[in-house]
Amino acid sequence: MQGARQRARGEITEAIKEEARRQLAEQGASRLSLRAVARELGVASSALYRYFPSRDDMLTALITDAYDALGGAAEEALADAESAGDSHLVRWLAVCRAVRGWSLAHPHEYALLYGSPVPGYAAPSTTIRPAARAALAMLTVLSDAYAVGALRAPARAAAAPEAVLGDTERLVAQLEVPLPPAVAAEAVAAWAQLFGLVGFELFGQFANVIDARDAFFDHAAERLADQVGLRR
Amino acid sequence: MQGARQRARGEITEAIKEEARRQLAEQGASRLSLRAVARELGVASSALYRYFPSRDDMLTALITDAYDALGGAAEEALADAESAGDSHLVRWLAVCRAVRGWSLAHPHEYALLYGSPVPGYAAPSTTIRPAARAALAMLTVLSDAYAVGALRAPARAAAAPEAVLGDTERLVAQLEVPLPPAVAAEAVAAWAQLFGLVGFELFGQFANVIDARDAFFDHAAERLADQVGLRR
DNA sequence: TCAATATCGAGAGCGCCGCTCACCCGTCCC
DNA sequence: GGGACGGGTGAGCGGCGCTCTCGATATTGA
Repeated sequence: MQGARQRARGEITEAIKEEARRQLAEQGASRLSLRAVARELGVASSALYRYFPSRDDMLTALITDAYDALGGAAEEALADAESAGDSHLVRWLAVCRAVRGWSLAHPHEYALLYGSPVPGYAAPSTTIRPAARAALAMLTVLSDAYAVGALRAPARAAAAPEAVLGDTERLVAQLEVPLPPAVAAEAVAAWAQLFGLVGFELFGQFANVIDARDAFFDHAAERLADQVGLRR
Repeated sequence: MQGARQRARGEITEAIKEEARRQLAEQGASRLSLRAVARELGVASSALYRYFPSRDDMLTALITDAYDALGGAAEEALADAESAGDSHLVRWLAVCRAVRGWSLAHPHEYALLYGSPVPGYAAPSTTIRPAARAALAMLTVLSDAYAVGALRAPARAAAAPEAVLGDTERLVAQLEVPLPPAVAAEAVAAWAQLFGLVGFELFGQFANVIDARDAFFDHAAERLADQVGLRR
């Protein structure tokens, strides 16, 4: 049986990622060095290449895990709010807060996910699904609200243009989230805008501008909820 | 007179920045190397240290310039819209489009400004003023609209909490922009959210989600205008 | 005018980095 | 039992940021 070998390989891979994650959290992606990871693991640097073809691939593995952690935090917050019987608005706020909370707790991971794309330009396809989890949590809140009539559809005049609705129609079909395309369009915008708020706070753009960070974020998240049509 | 030396020094500094900017635009900040700049300039790498104490300081110089370029683009768009007699809503859209346009045209510079903070964590104080220019253009639109009564003040119930209003009151005083703190709070949020939209588009988060990028952005910018109280 | 001084570029070198390669050894499979 | 193979080692390549010494040149002041 080759199970032993594969199990060992999996464990070592995990140990490498763990140490890499530690260094990433401490000093950021730019200072994460494969050699330092190997040194800390008491192993020759060349040995790591048996597990990751390059430093970028190691980073990609960390990216996937980070997306999963963020998505997990969002999903957990949603599940808690659901089981607590919170309103859809409160669920929305809970998911937003979870995204911000995870990001503040893991700034370097956040930077890895939503900061400058480090290697090339296109994210590897393996990161797509994990990356969607947080967004999906937001959409879930909305579709649940929509199902029970707790969602105000955008006025006809305020709806997104046709071309956009085509995109979001395809999107809701792909994700199997029952939601009118016009609402989905607002949701996508809110999704991007949420990360704008978080990113600005995290990367220091709010220095000397906003001190009451928590209150400011909560208020902005409420405005986002309003924008996507969640009734107050 | 020491003028000749100083002039030469200024010209060389500019040449270094120009070459660095070229490499930044081509390959991004992470691949910008001081040695490559020196090589391209036909000079020993150690010579550059007479002009910039470190690679990070060179990057900081580029950051300042990039903020100025972005701010200039925003201001120019605003000035054009003003002289064309456009409505305040259209001016707002013009500034938003200018920010997006510049960013799409200079992705690596954008990443340098709003992506992961590369070196430490705090931006040098010399970058603060240039960084504010684009934001100031947005605030200017709003204060002009407010002065002529073209701004809908947020409803009392929808206003930001007290702590936030304290921050934004200080902000409008510092920037000398005559604007109610409640409006300024929405403006700051819109500012961050605008860069969320731009950043997501630029960093590939919209891949397989939104194809009609222009239409989507315009629509989102209109919704932002609505959020800050600009009358349709 | 001439010596003291300041400025600047060159080049060697240090310790990192990512990555490759030849080599070796233990384990598994036939 | 022997060969293939996975996985570890260590040397080494080229590149990086950065430092230091040294000589050349320009500026300055007596």
